[in-house]
Amino acid sequence: MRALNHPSRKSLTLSGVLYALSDPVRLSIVKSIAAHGEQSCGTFGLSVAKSTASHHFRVLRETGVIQMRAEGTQYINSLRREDLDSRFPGLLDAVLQASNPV
Amino acid sequence: MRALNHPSRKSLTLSGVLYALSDPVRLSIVKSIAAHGEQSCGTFGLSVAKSTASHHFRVLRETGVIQMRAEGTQYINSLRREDLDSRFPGLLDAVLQASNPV
DNA sequence: CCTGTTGTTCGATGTTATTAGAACAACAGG
DNA sequence: CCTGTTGTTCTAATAACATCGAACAACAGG
Repeated sequence: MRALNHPSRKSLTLSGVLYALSDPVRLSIVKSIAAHGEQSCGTFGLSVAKSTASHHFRVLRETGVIQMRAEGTQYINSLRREDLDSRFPGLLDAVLQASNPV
Repeated sequence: MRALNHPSRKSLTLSGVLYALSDPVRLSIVKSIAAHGEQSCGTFGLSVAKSTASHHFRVLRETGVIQMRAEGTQYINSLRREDLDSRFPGLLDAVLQASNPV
């Protein structure tokens, strides 16, 4: 439970990010963080099992969309805005603007 | 070979478009059209079988990313720029800018 | 310690994607 | 007509994904 692999900014791929964002559950996670700021995994009200949610958080983390840090018994999730904007300027904003409000 | 289903502008979905663009083969098709204008299917130099290429063109068409029209024995592919820009402003440009040059 | 909270990992399952070969369809040009 | 070009459709095999339940791990607080 300790090893959180975050890819470096350089190793982010466009295909990977697009793939991560193409899932509705993951997109809703990203939208929620963008709207409400960083949150722990349990606060998203996802209608999937814990293990499924964990899988989606992992995909978002391993593709470089989000960052997770441990805090007590929970994990705080935040967007990697600077990294995403640096590698793919305008992409995150376009996706957030295109998606319906949370 | 005659029925080409193109979704209406309204029925384009963000998840669908992101999914379509998340595949490297399909992304290369989109990049090529964006760079060189409309092209027939055979001009992309794709390193996949004909049937595989046809599959990818279909995904791009059915998610609303490209438009295909018959012309003689071949199909001419073009981007649905206006529709994409209307529904997801800035998204296509961000994707094209983020990807490496063709 | 013991218990509850939080989230991960493992194993399994069902669905969807990707890929390719073979056969087919539409058309153009001798 | 016959042939070659272009691309689709069908069928099938492999790979990848999403999903869940159960078990586990880390931690906080009695």
